[in-house]
Amino acid sequence: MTRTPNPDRRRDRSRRATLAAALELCVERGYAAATVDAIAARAGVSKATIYRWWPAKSAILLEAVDEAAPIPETFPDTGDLAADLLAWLSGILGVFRDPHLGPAFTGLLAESQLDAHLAQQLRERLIDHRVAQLEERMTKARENGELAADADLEVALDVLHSPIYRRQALHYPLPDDTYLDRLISLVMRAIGPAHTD
Amino acid sequence: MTRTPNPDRRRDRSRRATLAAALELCVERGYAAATVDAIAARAGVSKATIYRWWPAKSAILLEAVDEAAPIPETFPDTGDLAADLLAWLSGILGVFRDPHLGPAFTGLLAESQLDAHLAQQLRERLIDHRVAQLEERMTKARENGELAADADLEVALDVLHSPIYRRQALHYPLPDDTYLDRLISLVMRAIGPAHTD
Amino acid sequence: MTRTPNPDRRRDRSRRATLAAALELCVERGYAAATVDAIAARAGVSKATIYRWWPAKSAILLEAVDEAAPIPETFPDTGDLAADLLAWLSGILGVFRDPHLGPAFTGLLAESQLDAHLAQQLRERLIDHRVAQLEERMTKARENGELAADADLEVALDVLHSPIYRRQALHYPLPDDTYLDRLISLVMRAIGPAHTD
Amino acid sequence: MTRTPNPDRRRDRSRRATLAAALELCVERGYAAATVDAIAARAGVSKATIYRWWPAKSAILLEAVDEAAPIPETFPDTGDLAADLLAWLSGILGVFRDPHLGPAFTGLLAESQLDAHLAQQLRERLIDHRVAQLEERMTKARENGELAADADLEVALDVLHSPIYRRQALHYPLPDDTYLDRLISLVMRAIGPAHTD
DNA sequence: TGTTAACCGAGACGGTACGTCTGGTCTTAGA
DNA sequence: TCTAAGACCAGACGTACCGTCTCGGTTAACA
Repeated sequence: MTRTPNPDRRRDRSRRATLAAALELCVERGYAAATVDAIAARAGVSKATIYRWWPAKSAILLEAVDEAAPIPETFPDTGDLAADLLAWLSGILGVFRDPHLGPAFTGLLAESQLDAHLAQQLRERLIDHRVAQLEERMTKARENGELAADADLEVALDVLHSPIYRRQALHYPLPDDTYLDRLISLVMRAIGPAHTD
Repeated sequence: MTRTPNPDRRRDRSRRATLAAALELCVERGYAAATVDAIAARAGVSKATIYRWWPAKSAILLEAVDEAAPIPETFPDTGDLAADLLAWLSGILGVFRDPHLGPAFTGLLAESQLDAHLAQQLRERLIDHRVAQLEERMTKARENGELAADADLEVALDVLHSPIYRRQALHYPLPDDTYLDRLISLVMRAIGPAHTD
Repeated sequence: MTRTPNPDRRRDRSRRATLAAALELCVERGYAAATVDAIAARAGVSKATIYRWWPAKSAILLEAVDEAAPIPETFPDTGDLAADLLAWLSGILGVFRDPHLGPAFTGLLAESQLDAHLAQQLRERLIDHRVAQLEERMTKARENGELAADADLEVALDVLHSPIYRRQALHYPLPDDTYLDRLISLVMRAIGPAHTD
Repeated sequence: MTRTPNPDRRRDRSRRATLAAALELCVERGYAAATVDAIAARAGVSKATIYRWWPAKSAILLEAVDEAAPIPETFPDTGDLAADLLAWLSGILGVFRDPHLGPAFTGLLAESQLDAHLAQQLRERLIDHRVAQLEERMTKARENGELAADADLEVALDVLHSPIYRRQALHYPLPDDTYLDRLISLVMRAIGPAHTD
């Protein structure tokens, strides 16, 4: 009847095996085929154990992706905002394209659309703090004069990464580097420092 | 037997009842609860009939949304591009927010993320031609001098509507009119005609 | 709305094609696979036509078997009762074993077990009058002194042909000629004329 | 996954509830209406569980009848063969007439006719060993001089119980006690000890 | 020779049972 | 107490067959 199992006694082995199996199955057979039964079987872990520690399949994948996703602890600040934006957007694209993480991540995005609670988890654990880093960098840039003083950063942020999500969601080809350059260029035209001419 | 039933003989009653029931169930109980069994039961139609005409639940809803979605036959061209963009974006938002269509449409978006074929159908039947109208309007605007001669329309288009999809997908609040104004303003700053001042 | 179709206007072609198709399907794929849809398709006849003239699949096959079954118009009376019984029992066995009729007939027997009305039809159209012929022959034999005066003909009749049905029903091997001889011999011992020796 | 589930882990509750529900539905609504869905619903058991343990509806009922059928462990041997035969035949008739078992048993008999494998199961689990008891009794009787030394026991056995099956199969009235007396009397005349007169 | 009523082939339809599948819960025995 | 194994309930899935129905087209007797 333990509602909150004692995490200290938890076998780390089963936790890691579960997360690994979940990711692998997403890679090999797709998000839909990564059923809890299949994950348990591959991990050599019982379903009961899985459900003791995670409330649903999506929670497993969320944790797996969270743990495996590269966390750029500090946002790059080379002094060249455009270059930094490109690095940041490339990093996001990298997660979508990552052969190990991509299928799981996009699966989570899909399920989030039908599950507000999962969406919240996803935002909090995978997305918001990354966006916050970007926001910080841009705020600094605005203060530095790298951006116009009246630059609408909230909209600019949305505009920068939303196309990736939309293209993924609708199976349009994901942006390539050229596209990212054009995107950044457009945004910089809009919120860059006022023309000197 | 007959793999491809004869559409001429189709009962219109059952077709309309099925589409209506599918939309209603999405509204009342959500996309996930709109099972084929439930749709058949509510429509007073047999499952065999449904599967005769649609390969899956998503196909029913795609057709239902397609048929019920307001089709702005001609893109508004008031001469004021910013106003036209606002109208267009509001129209898209309207579909997401439509109490009758929204649940079904967002459910389709979610499922598309896991199903490339459905995504293609969705793009072709619901999205691409609407975007094409906007593209046409913007191309004309660029020729008219309403936009900069070197305006990157492809990126601008993406940038204009992608935030709506991303916000919906992650259950962020959908944009309001103020947001749309700021978005359009940002884009116009980037691709609007060169300043004369 | 014709409740009782006019038999005069009936197309003989569709009737014969239906009966033939039904029997063939029983032979080729078994009674269960001889669905009304399959019969209609093979006969080149519409299901509506079939249901206009027959209330159910079993009725089709009943008619088909009835028409195709060899009807020994007169019971053989060679003067040798044992020989006549053997001929009669062989005739019954012949229907079970007939490659053309057997599957349909045994299918009807099976379905009769679950459907009292069909059982009645089967008895009336295929069985009772054949048994009545035997009964008549035996009654005559009793009068002739070929049988004991107190011979229990009703039980003797039952005993003579019931083993065939039971063996068929439970997929025991059907009786062979030796068995029939022994069976007749046993019955004749019981109801034959009193020993003179 | 597990093709052959581990019977040790089986929940006895669901097994018994399933068997009971199957029999009850046969009694209340007939063999045909005892669908797997209905059995599952009444038993409070999921269809998956049923199909894990039984391959088909008939297997459920076979097991249910087998378990519920009274098994006369030892064939009665009162010294009076005719009386013993009557008891044995009455026992068989009892199963057909049993308000609890009859519908299920006759349903199984019907289905056996179309399904050789089921017929084999039915013979092995419900019929053959009962018949073997009778055969043993009669063999002993022949050795004792209760029967003629040359009595054809195989045919006699067939003859004794086949009429019950045939009458049931074709919905003739089942034999009553008088009939059984006459039947036994006929058989005893045929294979009883030689006349002394 | 044209009308017309019934039959006919084709097959869509509502209904219902099937047997399979997955998600999430519960039980058992062992460590 | 936690674990592995896996049985369990719930219920959606897509298929098959049933018997009814609707649609035009075709006969064939009557006008």
